[in-house]
Amino acid sequence: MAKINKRSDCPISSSLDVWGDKWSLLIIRDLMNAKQCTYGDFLKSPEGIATNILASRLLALEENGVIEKLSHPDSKAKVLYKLTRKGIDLLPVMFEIGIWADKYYDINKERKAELKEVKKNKEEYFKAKIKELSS
Amino acid sequence: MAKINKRSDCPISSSLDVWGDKWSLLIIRDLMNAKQCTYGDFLKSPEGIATNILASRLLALEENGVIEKLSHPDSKAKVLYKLTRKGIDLLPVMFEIGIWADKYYDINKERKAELKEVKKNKEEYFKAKIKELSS
DNA sequence: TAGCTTACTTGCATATTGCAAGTGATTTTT
DNA sequence: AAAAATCACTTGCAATATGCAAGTAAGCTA
Repeated sequence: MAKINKRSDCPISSSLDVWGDKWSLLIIRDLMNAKQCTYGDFLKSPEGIATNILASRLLALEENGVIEKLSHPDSKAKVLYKLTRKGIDLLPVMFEIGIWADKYYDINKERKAELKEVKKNKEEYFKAKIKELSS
Repeated sequence: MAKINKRSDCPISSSLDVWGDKWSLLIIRDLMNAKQCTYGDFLKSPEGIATNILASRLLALEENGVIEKLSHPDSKAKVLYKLTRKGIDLLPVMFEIGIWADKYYDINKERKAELKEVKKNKEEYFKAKIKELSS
């Protein structure tokens, strides 16, 4: 776990070394949608991540400074995960992925509508979303 | 091979189903840099993809309509790969990944300089690059 | 205090990756 | 024209990662 084996000094390669697998961006997506998630919240996502995989990805993302753990205000048994600024900064990446997928695949109506909205005033939306996710 | 097992109708998930692994975006990167690559060209990239993995990724990307095979004008022994329009449309995704990596990692000087240039006039750059890659 | 929830861990079968060594078609060299 | 090199892969196999099911310990709930 936690390999910081940078394969090269290429930006794409460096990024993939951190979140280039089938699950990490889905965790990040969940955190962009919900701001904070518990372990159980991630398990509920429709793609159905296996619990051991989830644990290993959360650890890796945390070690790479993309997410952080917080104690839950209501219960010691719960843990909250949220994006760091580094994670929040993946917002434009996620948005462009959304645009691409929207062009070539059938995606759910809510996301489609959201993308349409964001396109209208991208910078404004990002600013507001960053603020929301930062607090 | 060629699983079109969409895990959900989420745009992020749908995209990851196509290119969400440690190698696919590097192939796409090479094609954005060089426009056309032979099998051997991909093998020369600094990350060192294994030849069997390369073959399986090229096939998957082709089956998913992201790249296409062309016959080489000079030789029957050679094969050229290039991006389809669908692949070219990943340009903004690649750019935003670059921006993110540039902020958080040490990346090579050439890419850093290129990113800086692109930022100055993104739309113009994309337009020109799309034209270049399409021809 | 018994039982449930929460965040994981463990064990194991299966799938994917990575490495090294082919293979056959073409192309170049001698 | 024959031999050697190049090209795009394929194959075999060991190492690693994934996926599934079951388990565990701490904390909360009735």
